[in-house]
Amino acid sequence: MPNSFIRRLEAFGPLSEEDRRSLDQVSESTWRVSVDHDLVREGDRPAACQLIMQGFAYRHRTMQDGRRQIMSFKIAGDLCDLHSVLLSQADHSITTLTPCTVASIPHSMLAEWTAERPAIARALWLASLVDAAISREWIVNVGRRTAYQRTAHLLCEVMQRLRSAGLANGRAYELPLTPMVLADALGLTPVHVSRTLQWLRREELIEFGDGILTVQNWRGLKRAGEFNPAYLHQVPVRSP
Amino acid sequence: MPNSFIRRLEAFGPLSEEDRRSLDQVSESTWRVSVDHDLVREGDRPAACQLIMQGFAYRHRTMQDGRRQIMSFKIAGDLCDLHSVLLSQADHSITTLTPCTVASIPHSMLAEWTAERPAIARALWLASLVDAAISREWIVNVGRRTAYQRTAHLLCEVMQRLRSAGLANGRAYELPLTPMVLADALGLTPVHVSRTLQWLRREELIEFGDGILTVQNWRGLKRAGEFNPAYLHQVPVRSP
DNA sequence: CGTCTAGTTGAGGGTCGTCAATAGAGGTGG
DNA sequence: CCACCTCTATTGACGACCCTCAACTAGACG
Repeated sequence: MPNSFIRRLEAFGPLSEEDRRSLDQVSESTWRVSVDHDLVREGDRPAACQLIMQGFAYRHRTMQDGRRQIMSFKIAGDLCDLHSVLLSQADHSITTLTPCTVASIPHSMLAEWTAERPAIARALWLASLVDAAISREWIVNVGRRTAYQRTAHLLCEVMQRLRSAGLANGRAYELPLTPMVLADALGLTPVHVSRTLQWLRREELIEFGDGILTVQNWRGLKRAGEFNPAYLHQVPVRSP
Repeated sequence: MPNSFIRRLEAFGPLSEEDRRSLDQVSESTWRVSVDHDLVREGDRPAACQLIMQGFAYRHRTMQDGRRQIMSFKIAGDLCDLHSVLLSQADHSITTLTPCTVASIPHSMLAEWTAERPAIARALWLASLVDAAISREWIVNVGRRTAYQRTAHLLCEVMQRLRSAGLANGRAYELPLTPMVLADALGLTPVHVSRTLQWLRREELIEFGDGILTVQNWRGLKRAGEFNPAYLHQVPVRSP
């Protein structure tokens, strides 16, 4: 199974054979973590960045009263917290959504890459810029779209990211998003997410259950979410 | 008048005299722009980054039906769109909120700094990481806080940033935020923002009008907004 | 088989949006 | 100088969207 990190970074520009070998070091120190495991906890001062090789995770913060907001989803190939290299204290937590294969990349190795491997540095920088662009898009999503639009938009985004990462090809694919998790990502309640999903099902845009999402009408789903993938800054990908 | 850009970057770490001289080049090519001027327009492919030397601007996107979401406010010393160095196409617009003094920094100069001036590169990187942290905080703000909390939180954030940039010292300072602008930043309507501001006034937390914000009760405002400045990753600043 | 958690659905309520009216500031022209 | 226009802030009335509470169901697990 190929290194999903390398594949991700290569999407941002060509890497030399030596670059790839250097990146492949990370696959030597991976381990499995179970679901609901905190990779980073708010307040931590980690000495390494966490890389998702396989599985899903999410970045989130919990408030005093227990309400929670998810700020992003992380999929295979995503470096979770590159910012920890310079920002000493984590201002949020990162938790696994499924069992994951994770690699821990010491800050020293990232420093070495940024100093001596410009192609890698560039790709890492680009990845973090896309990350920031996604955050901005979420502000728009939560701030200005209805529950129906919001939900459709999020599903479009995740689907698009999975496809361009080579993790989804057809119309049906594994997506471990429950109404509870979606609610925390969309700024809604699980109850209302459930209703909204029913609506999307009634309109025959999606089938969704047991962690399997089937998009029945991609164009319709995009329209429902006013989804414009420009902010993902990817090379164009065929629609299924 | 000192270069607000240099002062901002120095907050992230010491710069050599030569670094400062190099940065000060930007002050040679500044110009004034009027209020409501687009520094960047969605879809642009700029060859330079825009730096706010003086004044206020905001990053935003307008949707088909005209609804608008502001994603961040930019104050003196902020580099608006560092990401344009690598992301060719702008996925949002940046517009002045007041008349501004702006410097245009060619991508080539940024490339030079990142290649040859590690202290500057580090400071720029840090600035962009704080920027991303603010975006994430806005997701939480819009997603999980009530109008009252949201408004208080935003005022706290802007006040804190202005203070740590040395742009506000006392309790009263210039802040050109109208209910309309606040609404677009908070995911609310101007009508409801107006109501919410009245509430904050009634509680004697703030006085606000004609572009002047006076914080009467900083502690109370922080409590109202559940404001925890950790995400700004600044060295601690005295409260007034 | 009982318990627990999560998904779903319904009923009712609250926050915030929409619509409308008023007032005030700023600009323009007679 | 004042009429006139425009734009925005504010306030009230009403309505919609989404939340809360509750009940029911289904699946996981001991």
